[in-house]
Amino acid sequence: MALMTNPLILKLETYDRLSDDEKKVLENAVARIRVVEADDDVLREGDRPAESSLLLEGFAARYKIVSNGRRQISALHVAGDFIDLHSFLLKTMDHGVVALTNCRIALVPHATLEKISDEYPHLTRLLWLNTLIDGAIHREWLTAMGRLSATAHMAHLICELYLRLKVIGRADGDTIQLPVTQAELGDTLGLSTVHVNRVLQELRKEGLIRFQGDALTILDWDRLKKVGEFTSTYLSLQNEDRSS
Amino acid sequence: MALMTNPLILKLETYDRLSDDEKKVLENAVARIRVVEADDDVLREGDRPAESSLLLEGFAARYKIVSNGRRQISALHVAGDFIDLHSFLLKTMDHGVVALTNCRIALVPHATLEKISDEYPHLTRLLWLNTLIDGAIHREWLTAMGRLSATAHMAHLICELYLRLKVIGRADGDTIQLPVTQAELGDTLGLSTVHVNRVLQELRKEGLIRFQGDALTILDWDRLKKVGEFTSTYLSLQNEDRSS
DNA sequence: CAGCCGCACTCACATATGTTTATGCCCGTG
DNA sequence: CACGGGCATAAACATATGTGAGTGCGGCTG
Repeated sequence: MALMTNPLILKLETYDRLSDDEKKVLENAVARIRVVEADDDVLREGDRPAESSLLLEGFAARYKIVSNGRRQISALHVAGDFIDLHSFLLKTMDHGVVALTNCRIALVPHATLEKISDEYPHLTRLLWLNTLIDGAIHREWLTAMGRLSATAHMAHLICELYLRLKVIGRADGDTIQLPVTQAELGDTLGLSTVHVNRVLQELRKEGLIRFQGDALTILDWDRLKKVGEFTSTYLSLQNEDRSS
Repeated sequence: MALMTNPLILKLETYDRLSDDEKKVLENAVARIRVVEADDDVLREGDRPAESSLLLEGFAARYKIVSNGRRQISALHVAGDFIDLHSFLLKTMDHGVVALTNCRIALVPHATLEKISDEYPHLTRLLWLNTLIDGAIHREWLTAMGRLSATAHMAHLICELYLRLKVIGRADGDTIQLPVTQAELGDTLGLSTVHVNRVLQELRKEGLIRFQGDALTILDWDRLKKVGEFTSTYLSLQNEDRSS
């Protein structure tokens, strides 16, 4: 099972050093593995899961459907992300989670999380931190959505995804695999599919990216960052002193 | 000091029962009181506070400034809100916090929070939950922003603020005091001031609200909810079993 | 191998929201 | 009591983005 939880251990270790004991606890926390096919729901609004889902492989999205059938994606998740750690305390899902690709998911029982939070304060703080970073990303998305142009917003998202994938070793030089349709990008950015297409064309024409099939290559990182007004602070990628 | 921390105790008690011991810990957690005048910053982007701010009185907003000077507000805070509990673990502020009115703020040292998280697991979970609800609000705002019309978005925000103020005893029947300018509402919703004005006119014309000075009265809750596609689940106001 | 389906892409047109500028009210201040 | 400044409101106009409908490519599937 060790290999399977590795992504989370790796991620938490980018926040702060883990003791061997803590690593072992995390490794043993996984009760079972679940496989979800592309376009299937991992969780539905209203669900009250007894386990939290840790994404081992694949892409998933948190979403909400609005009355006219339109969908808004409020988070994109990649390998190593603890998709619904919050359901441990929030109890009821107020949004759905869909698998954008085939996904392999490790399930951690809430009872185990409770035990961890009773006995491993330092580890608990790191898990808490993990959910706080989710919140920081939400805030960043809010500003991008509210105050950036569609093009800038797209550039911003691309910068973020590139860095997040790079950190977990999923960037091949300047190229990442982004198996996400333009409609899904639209649901993420709050745009129509047509406009997503226009905006991607523009980024291509400007020589900022190449995007063929699923392969997205960043051709000019500096200018892309500038267009998207991107700074990575909110992702908490740099090592802080979190000895606390 | 007891009276001053009351708002937080009250709020956490809506999540789950607190022991006398836990209440005492919270009461003693406040190191000092700080007063911030309207339009002054409580915290600035880049700050590394050693204490977290608990809002006792007034309205505050988390915000970010974008290159062209435009501002996006990513959260509105009212009495009882733990404005930057996340700075305890996130360390560096990735956004600013401004006082929208005169504010009275209780400061809780991060060292105290660390001690609490070492020794009071149940209390820690409730504080964690508090930050998770902030996250849930962010997700809701994202969907409203991305997929609702300006009018619906405004209706949604009004519904949310009404309930949040009502829970802490700040609603007078169907009326709340909302000392927030139309420009600030625009920064919250990602709209121009002019359009905020149009949208408010429409809600008034439809007989959904009255809004004179700071006094906002909800004239037709059901229709307002419907227009804003509002359901309160994400606020976690109902008492769940959180005995864990 | 034919057919179909999902998806990227286009175009013409519609509209929600932004921008600019101006007015007038209210309220605090000198 | 006059003044000035912040704020809500208004109208005319500009534009970013949405809508609806359609094309064509590429890859499954029968």
